Amino acid sequence: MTDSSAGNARRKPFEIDGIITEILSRSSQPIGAYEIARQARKQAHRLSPTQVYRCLDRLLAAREVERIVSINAYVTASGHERIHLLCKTCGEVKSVDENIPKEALRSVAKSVKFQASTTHIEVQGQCRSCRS
Amino acid sequence: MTDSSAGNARRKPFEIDGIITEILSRSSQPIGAYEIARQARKQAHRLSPTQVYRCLDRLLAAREVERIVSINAYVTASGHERIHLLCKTCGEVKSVDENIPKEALRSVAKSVKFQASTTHIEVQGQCRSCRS
DNA sequence: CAAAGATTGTGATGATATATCATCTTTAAA
DNA sequence: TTTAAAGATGATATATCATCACAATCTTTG
Repeated sequence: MTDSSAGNARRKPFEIDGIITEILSRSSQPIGAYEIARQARKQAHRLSPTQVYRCLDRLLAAREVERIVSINAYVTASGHERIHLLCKTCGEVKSVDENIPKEALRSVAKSVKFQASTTHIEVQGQCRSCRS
Repeated sequence: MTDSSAGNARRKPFEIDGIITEILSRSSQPIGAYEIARQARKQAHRLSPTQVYRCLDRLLAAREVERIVSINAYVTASGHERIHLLCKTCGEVKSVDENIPKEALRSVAKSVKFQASTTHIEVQGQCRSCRS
């Protein structure tokens, strides 16, 4: 009865989440939603943009994924919001977890009675290797 | 000499810059590039996306305009990069010029020998009025 | 004037994100 | 068990954001 082989091969709830987190964790750099779909396709998982974004929304809410807003790309996260340094020359992104700027930012939000839920701290410039 | 579209009303150099800065300064909130084009259209200025983006690039480089990366929108600037607080409830954006988080961020960049050119500090959450 | 270079205008295209609708599964109530 | 409601899924279409390519026009300069 619950054979599930009737009509479309439908996935279990949240099965896609695992597929996407795996793709993201294998990537050393942030990747876009459509690139995620392409990577999934290589593993024989056809995902529409809607499916990818729905999943990303869940993962973002759970802080398992972080969005690099200045380049519309996504990386794995681990609860903490990091500071992202994006090199315009080589394209590499270095993410660090530094408390002082975040604390200062929290303090600023508090001073204007703004309740923060998500923060984005991103820096564009040139990395160490590309400078020399 | 291929085409015969010789009736183009051509603008003076950088005339569009003024049109766009005026539109942005009249708007109390960040607006997107296509919305800028629509506003310009109301003033009898037909601007293509290319024209708007070209102009925005110049204004961004001159720091006369700032880009809110998390919502792909633009606001007038005044040299300094500000911290943007975006209310998810009412959509209002409050921009503040606070030095402490920016200094802390500069220090982080320096510690990893990263030369920063542009920074984006954005906070999403709920503003004071929407909280109460 | 003529060449060179910058700026503009336009259409096409690429890239990112959402809307909509139909189907299926789970859950819980009747 | 039957049924209805809620939530998750799959697929197509569309909206939104951004860039590219190329020709036409203007400005500068020799």
